[in-house]
Amino acid sequence: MNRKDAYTILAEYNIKPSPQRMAIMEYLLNSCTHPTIDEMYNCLIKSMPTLSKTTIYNTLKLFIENGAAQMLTINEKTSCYDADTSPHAHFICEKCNKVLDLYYDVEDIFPKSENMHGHLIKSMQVYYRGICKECKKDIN
Amino acid sequence: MNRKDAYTILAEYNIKPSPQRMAIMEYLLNSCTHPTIDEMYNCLIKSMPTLSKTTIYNTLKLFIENGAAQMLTINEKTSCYDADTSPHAHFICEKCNKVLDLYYDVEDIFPKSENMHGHLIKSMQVYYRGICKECKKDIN
DNA sequence: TTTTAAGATTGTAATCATTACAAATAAGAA
DNA sequence: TTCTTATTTGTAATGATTACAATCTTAAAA
Repeated sequence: MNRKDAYTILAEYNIKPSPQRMAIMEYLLNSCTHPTIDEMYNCLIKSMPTLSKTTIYNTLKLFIENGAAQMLTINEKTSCYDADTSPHAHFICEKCNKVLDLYYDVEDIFPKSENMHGHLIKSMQVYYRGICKECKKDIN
Repeated sequence: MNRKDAYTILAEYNIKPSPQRMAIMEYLLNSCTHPTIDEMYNCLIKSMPTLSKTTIYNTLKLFIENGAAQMLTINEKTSCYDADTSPHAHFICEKCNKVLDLYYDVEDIFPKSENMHGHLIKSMQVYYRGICKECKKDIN
Protein backbone atom coordinates (compact mmCIF):
# COMPACT_ATOMS: atom_id res chain seq x y z
CA MET A 1 0.00 0.00 0.00
CA ASN A 2 1.33 3.37 -0.99
CA ARG A 3 -1.09 5.36 1.13
CA LYS A 4 0.42 7.63 3.73
CA ASP A 5 -0.39 6.90 7.32
CA ALA A 6 -2.44 9.10 9.60
CA TYR A 7 0.58 10.40 11.48
CA THR A 8 2.29 11.61 8.32
CA ILE A 9 -0.83 13.30 7.05
CA LEU A 10 -1.45 15.13 10.30
CA ALA A 11 2.15 16.34 10.25
CA GLU A 12 1.80 17.54 6.66
CA TYR A 13 -1.15 19.70 7.62
CA ASN A 14 0.43 20.99 10.83
CA ILE A 15 -2.00 19.21 13.10
CA LYS A 16 -0.54 18.10 16.39
CA PRO A 17 -1.20 14.39 16.72
CA SER A 18 -3.19 12.85 19.55
CA PRO A 19 -4.62 9.37 19.88
CA GLN A 20 -8.09 10.65 18.98
CA ARG A 21 -6.92 12.63 15.98
CA MET A 22 -4.87 9.71 14.73
CA ALA A 23 -7.77 7.31 15.10
CA ILE A 24 -10.17 9.62 13.29
CA MET A 25 -7.77 10.31 10.43
CA GLU A 26 -6.98 6.60 10.25
CA TYR A 27 -10.66 5.82 9.97
CA LEU A 28 -11.18 8.39 7.22
CA LEU A 29 -8.22 7.08 5.26
CA ASN A 30 -9.29 3.45 5.48
CA SER A 31 -12.94 3.98 4.65
CA CYS A 32 -14.06 4.62 1.13
CA THR A 33 -17.62 5.22 2.25
CA HIS A 34 -17.42 8.91 3.16
CA PRO A 35 -18.61 8.30 6.71
CA THR A 36 -20.86 10.46 8.84
CA ILE A 37 -19.99 11.49 12.38
CA ASP A 38 -22.24 8.77 13.73
CA GLU A 39 -20.63 6.06 11.64
CA MET A 40 -17.20 7.09 12.84
CA TYR A 41 -18.34 7.26 16.44
CA ASN A 42 -20.07 3.89 16.40
CA CYS A 43 -17.01 2.21 15.00
CA LEU A 44 -14.27 4.00 16.91
CA ILE A 45 -15.95 3.77 20.30
CA LYS A 46 -15.24 0.03 20.23
CA SER A 47 -11.49 0.46 20.32
CA MET A 48 -11.50 3.79 22.18
CA PRO A 49 -14.28 3.61 24.77
CA THR A 50 -13.76 7.10 26.19
CA LEU A 51 -14.13 8.81 22.83
CA SER A 52 -16.72 11.55 22.76
CA LYS A 53 -18.81 12.56 19.80
CA THR A 54 -17.93 16.18 20.49
CA THR A 55 -14.29 15.28 19.93
CA ILE A 56 -15.13 13.92 16.50
CA TYR A 57 -16.94 17.15 15.64
CA ASN A 58 -14.06 19.25 16.95
CA THR A 59 -11.45 17.15 15.22
CA LEU A 60 -13.13 17.22 11.83
CA LYS A 61 -13.55 20.94 12.10
CA LEU A 62 -9.83 21.20 12.76
CA PHE A 63 -9.01 18.89 9.84
CA ILE A 64 -11.13 20.98 7.51
CA GLU A 65 -9.66 24.28 8.67
CA ASN A 66 -6.19 22.90 8.00
CA GLY A 67 -7.13 21.41 4.63
CA ALA A 68 -6.71 17.80 5.71
CA ALA A 69 -10.30 16.84 4.98
CA GLN A 70 -13.44 18.13 3.34
CA MET A 71 -17.07 18.12 4.36
CA LEU A 72 -19.63 16.85 1.88
CA THR A 73 -23.07 18.42 2.16
CA ILE A 74 -24.70 15.96 -0.17
CA ASN A 75 -27.38 15.02 2.27
CA GLU A 76 -29.55 17.69 3.78
CA LYS A 77 -29.72 15.81 7.08
CA THR A 78 -26.17 14.70 7.80
CA SER A 79 -22.80 15.84 6.60
CA CYS A 80 -20.20 13.30 5.68
CA TYR A 81 -16.45 13.60 5.42
CA ASP A 82 -13.64 12.79 3.02
CA ALA A 83 -9.90 12.82 3.67
CA ASP A 84 -9.20 12.74 -0.07
CA THR A 85 -8.62 16.37 -0.92
CA SER A 86 -7.53 15.74 -4.50
CA PRO A 87 -9.92 17.01 -7.16
CA HIS A 88 -12.70 14.53 -7.67
CA ALA A 89 -16.47 14.44 -7.91
CA HIS A 90 -18.98 12.43 -5.89
CA PHE A 91 -21.75 10.20 -7.09
CA ILE A 92 -24.69 9.53 -4.78
CA CYS A 93 -26.86 6.48 -5.46
CA GLU A 94 -30.52 7.18 -4.82
CA LYS A 95 -31.19 3.50 -4.11
CA CYS A 96 -28.39 2.33 -1.81
CA ASN A 97 -27.34 5.84 -0.71
CA LYS A 98 -23.67 5.03 -1.18
CA VAL A 99 -21.36 7.90 -2.00
CA LEU A 100 -18.80 6.95 -4.65
CA ASP A 101 -15.75 8.81 -5.89
CA LEU A 102 -15.61 9.82 -9.53
CA TYR A 103 -12.27 10.84 -10.89
CA TYR A 104 -13.33 10.60 -14.52
CA ASP A 105 -13.60 13.86 -16.44
CA VAL A 106 -12.83 15.93 -13.39
CA GLU A 107 -10.02 17.79 -15.10
CA ASP A 108 -12.60 19.24 -17.45
CA ILE A 109 -14.76 20.38 -14.61
CA PHE A 110 -12.27 22.29 -12.56
CA PRO A 111 -11.79 25.89 -13.57
CA LYS A 112 -8.74 26.56 -15.68
CA SER A 113 -8.05 29.80 -13.88
CA GLU A 114 -8.85 30.78 -10.34
CA ASN A 115 -10.99 33.53 -11.74
CA MET A 116 -14.45 33.06 -13.09
CA HIS A 117 -16.67 35.99 -13.98
CA GLY A 118 -14.48 38.10 -11.73
CA HIS A 119 -15.03 35.88 -8.71
CA LEU A 120 -12.10 34.29 -6.93
CA ILE A 121 -12.61 30.52 -6.87
CA LYS A 122 -11.07 28.74 -3.92
CA SER A 123 -12.68 25.32 -4.12
CA MET A 124 -15.42 23.42 -5.82
CA GLN A 125 -17.64 20.45 -5.24
CA VAL A 126 -19.43 18.34 -7.81
CA TYR A 127 -22.26 16.02 -6.89
CA TYR A 128 -23.85 13.59 -9.32
CA ARG A 129 -27.04 11.82 -8.39
CA GLY A 130 -28.53 8.69 -9.92
CA ILE A 131 -28.47 4.90 -9.78
CA CYS A 132 -25.14 3.17 -9.30
CA LYS A 133 -23.84 0.28 -11.39
CA GLU A 134 -24.72 -2.31 -8.77
CA CYS A 135 -28.26 -1.11 -8.15
CA LYS A 136 -28.89 -0.92 -11.89
CA LYS A 137 -28.29 -4.68 -12.04
CA ASP A 138 -30.96 -5.34 -9.44
CA ILE A 139 -33.53 -3.38 -11.37
CA ASN A 140 -33.13 -5.35 -14.60
CA MET B 1 -39.86 40.53 -19.12
CA ASN B 2 -39.94 37.15 -20.77
CA ARG B 3 -40.13 35.13 -17.58
CA LYS B 4 -43.11 32.84 -17.21
CA ASP B 5 -45.45 33.52 -14.33
CA ALA B 6 -45.99 31.26 -11.37
CA TYR B 7 -49.33 29.98 -12.61
CA THR B 8 -47.89 28.82 -15.92
CA ILE B 9 -44.95 27.12 -14.27
CA LEU B 10 -47.13 25.23 -11.80
CA ALA B 11 -49.30 24.07 -14.69
CA GLU B 12 -46.27 22.91 -16.65
CA TYR B 13 -45.20 20.70 -13.78
CA ASN B 14 -48.70 19.39 -13.06
CA ILE B 15 -48.98 21.12 -9.73
CA LYS B 16 -52.47 22.21 -8.82
CA PRO B 17 -52.34 25.92 -8.04
CA SER B 18 -53.34 27.39 -4.70
CA PRO B 19 -52.73 30.86 -3.30
CA GLN B 20 -49.90 29.53 -1.15
CA ARG B 21 -48.24 27.61 -3.96
CA MET B 22 -48.52 30.57 -6.30
CA ALA B 23 -47.02 32.92 -3.74
CA ILE B 24 -44.13 30.61 -2.99
CA MET B 25 -43.35 29.99 -6.66
CA GLU B 26 -43.70 33.71 -7.35
CA TYR B 27 -41.22 34.44 -4.61
CA LEU B 28 -38.73 31.91 -5.94
CA LEU B 29 -39.01 33.28 -9.46
CA ASN B 30 -38.54 36.89 -8.42
CA SER B 31 -35.64 36.31 -6.08
CA CYS B 32 -32.18 35.71 -7.38
CA THR B 33 -30.87 35.07 -3.89
CA HIS B 34 -31.71 31.36 -3.53
CA PRO B 35 -33.77 31.89 -0.41
CA THR B 36 -34.04 29.68 2.65
CA ILE B 37 -37.35 28.61 4.14
CA ASP B 38 -37.03 31.30 6.79
CA GLU B 39 -36.39 34.06 4.28
CA MET B 40 -39.46 33.04 2.30
CA TYR B 41 -41.57 32.82 5.41
CA ASN B 42 -40.49 36.17 6.81
CA CYS B 43 -41.29 37.92 3.57
CA LEU B 44 -44.48 36.11 2.56
CA ILE B 45 -46.09 36.29 5.98
CA LYS B 46 -46.50 40.04 5.45
CA SER B 47 -48.90 39.64 2.55
CA MET B 48 -50.34 36.28 3.64
CA PRO B 49 -50.67 36.39 7.41
CA THR B 50 -52.08 32.88 7.80
CA LEU B 51 -49.19 31.23 6.01
CA SER B 52 -47.52 28.46 7.97
CA LYS B 53 -43.89 27.46 7.78
CA THR B 54 -44.98 23.86 7.44
CA THR B 55 -46.78 24.80 4.25
CA ILE B 56 -43.58 26.19 2.82
CA TYR B 57 -41.79 22.97 3.66
CA ASN B 58 -44.59 20.88 2.16
CA THR B 59 -44.83 23.03 -0.94
CA LEU B 60 -41.14 23.00 -1.70
CA LYS B 61 -41.07 19.25 -1.26
CA LEU B 62 -43.88 19.04 -3.80
CA PHE B 63 -42.11 21.40 -6.19
CA ILE B 64 -38.95 19.31 -6.00
CA GLU B 65 -40.77 16.01 -6.51
CA ASN B 66 -42.39 17.44 -9.62
CA GLY B 67 -39.16 18.95 -10.93
CA ALA B 68 -40.28 22.55 -10.53
CA ALA B 69 -37.48 23.49 -8.15
CA GLN B 70 -34.26 22.19 -6.70
CA MET B 71 -32.80 22.14 -3.24
CA LEU B 72 -29.28 23.42 -2.74
CA THR B 73 -27.36 21.81 0.10
CA ILE B 74 -24.54 24.32 0.00
CA ASN B 75 -24.82 25.20 3.63
CA GLU B 76 -24.63 22.49 6.23
CA LYS B 77 -27.14 24.29 8.42
CA THR B 78 -29.91 25.42 6.11
CA SER B 79 -31.04 24.31 2.69
CA CYS B 80 -31.95 26.90 0.11
CA TYR B 81 -34.05 26.65 -2.99
CA ASP B 82 -33.91 27.51 -6.67
CA ALA B 83 -36.72 27.53 -9.21
CA ASP B 84 -34.23 27.66 -12.05
CA THR B 85 -33.89 24.04 -13.12
CA SER B 86 -31.76 24.75 -16.17
CA PRO B 87 -28.18 23.49 -15.96
CA HIS B 88 -26.09 25.97 -14.04
CA ALA B 89 -23.58 26.03 -11.23
CA HIS B 90 -23.63 27.97 -7.98
CA PHE B 91 -20.98 30.18 -6.50
CA ILE B 92 -20.97 30.80 -2.75
CA CYS B 93 -19.12 33.82 -1.43
CA GLU B 94 -17.34 33.10 1.83
CA LYS B 95 -17.50 36.76 2.85
CA CYS B 96 -21.04 37.92 2.11
CA ASN B 97 -22.55 34.41 1.91
CA LYS B 98 -24.46 35.25 -1.25
CA VAL B 99 -25.23 32.41 -3.64
CA LEU B 100 -24.74 33.43 -7.27
CA ASP B 101 -25.64 31.62 -10.46
CA LEU B 102 -22.86 30.68 -12.84
CA TYR B 103 -23.83 29.70 -16.34
CA TYR B 104 -20.35 30.02 -17.75
CA ASP B 105 -18.63 26.80 -18.75
CA VAL B 106 -21.47 24.68 -17.51
CA GLU B 107 -21.87 22.86 -20.80
CA ASP B 108 -18.44 21.39 -20.27
CA ILE B 109 -19.32 20.18 -16.84
CA PHE B 110 -22.47 18.28 -17.52
CA PRO B 111 -21.94 14.69 -18.55
CA LYS B 112 -22.12 14.06 -22.24
CA SER B 113 -23.97 10.82 -21.76
CA GLU B 114 -26.25 9.77 -18.98
CA ASN B 115 -23.80 7.04 -18.21
CA MET B 116 -20.60 7.50 -16.30
CA HIS B 117 -18.50 4.56 -15.19
CA GLY B 118 -21.61 2.43 -15.54
CA HIS B 119 -23.67 4.59 -13.20
CA LEU B 120 -26.89 6.18 -14.38
CA ILE B 121 -26.64 9.94 -13.87
CA LYS B 122 -29.93 11.69 -13.24
CA SER B 123 -28.81 15.10 -12.05
CA MET B 124 -25.78 17.00 -10.92
CA GLN B 125 -24.90 19.95 -8.78
CA VAL B 126 -21.78 22.09 -8.92
CA TYR B 127 -20.77 24.38 -6.07
CA TYR B 128 -17.91 26.82 -6.30
CA ARG B 129 -16.66 28.55 -3.19
CA GLY B 130 -14.57 31.69 -2.91
CA ILE B 131 -14.73 35.48 -2.81
CA CYS B 132 -17.18 37.23 -5.12
CA LYS B 133 -16.36 40.15 -7.39
CA GLU B 134 -17.91 42.72 -5.02
CA CYS B 135 -16.20 41.47 -1.87
CA LYS B 136 -12.86 41.33 -3.70
CA LYS B 137 -13.14 45.10 -4.24
CA ASP B 138 -13.54 45.70 -0.51
CA ILE B 139 -10.39 43.76 0.28
CA ASN B 140 -8.14 45.78 -2.06
C1' DT C 1 -78.41 23.86 -3.25
C1' DT C 2 -76.50 20.56 0.25
C1' DT C 3 -73.55 16.63 1.11
C1' DT C 4 -69.51 14.33 0.93
C1' DA C 5 -64.82 13.13 0.21
C1' DA C 6 -60.38 14.30 -0.98
C1' DG C 7 -56.82 17.56 -0.87
C1' DA C 8 -54.44 21.50 1.23
C1' DT C 9 -53.15 24.22 5.11
C1' DT C 10 -52.12 25.06 9.75
C1' DG C 11 -50.07 24.87 14.63
C1' DT C 12 -47.92 22.19 17.95
C1' DA C 13 -44.97 18.88 19.47
C1' DA C 14 -41.24 15.66 18.54
C1' DT C 15 -36.80 14.55 16.43
C1' DC C 16 -32.19 14.82 15.74
C1' DA C 17 -27.72 16.81 14.03
C1' DT C 18 -24.84 20.17 15.59
C1' DT C 19 -22.85 23.58 18.83
C1' DA C 20 -21.89 25.99 23.32
C1' DC C 21 -19.92 25.58 27.40
C1' DA C 22 -17.67 24.35 31.48
C1' DA C 23 -15.33 20.70 33.89
C1' DA C 24 -11.82 17.14 33.62
C1' DT C 25 -7.71 15.36 31.65
C1' DA C 26 -3.29 15.29 29.29
C1' DA C 27 0.95 17.34 27.69
C1' DG C 28 4.78 20.32 27.95
C1' DA C 29 7.58 24.08 29.77
C1' DA C 30 9.83 26.09 33.71
C1' DT D 1 7.43 18.95 40.81
C1' DT D 2 4.30 23.04 39.58
C1' DC D 3 2.21 25.95 36.36
C1' DT D 4 0.19 26.85 31.91
C1' DT D 5 -1.92 25.62 27.81
C1' DA D 6 -4.13 22.46 24.72
C1' DT D 7 -7.26 18.63 24.30
C1' DT D 8 -11.02 15.85 25.47
C1' DT D 9 -15.34 14.94 27.52
C1' DG D 10 -20.41 15.07 28.94
C1' DT D 11 -24.37 17.73 29.31
C1' DA D 12 -27.38 21.09 27.98
C1' DA D 13 -29.01 24.34 24.47
C1' DT D 14 -30.06 25.45 19.70
C1' DG D 15 -32.40 25.34 15.61
C1' DA D 16 -33.84 23.21 11.16
C1' DT D 17 -36.87 19.82 9.77
C1' DT D 18 -40.66 16.42 10.19
C1' DA D 19 -44.80 14.00 12.22
C1' DC D 20 -49.21 14.41 13.16
C1' DA D 21 -53.81 15.62 14.02
C1' DA D 22 -57.15 19.26 13.49
C1' DT D 23 -59.11 22.65 10.50
C1' DC D 24 -60.21 24.68 6.23
C1' DT D 25 -61.00 24.51 0.92
C1' DT D 26 -62.33 22.71 -3.15
C1' DA D 27 -64.92 20.42 -6.31
C1' DA D 28 -67.73 16.79 -7.64
C1' DA D 29 -72.02 13.98 -6.56
C1' DA D 30 -76.51 13.80 -5.13
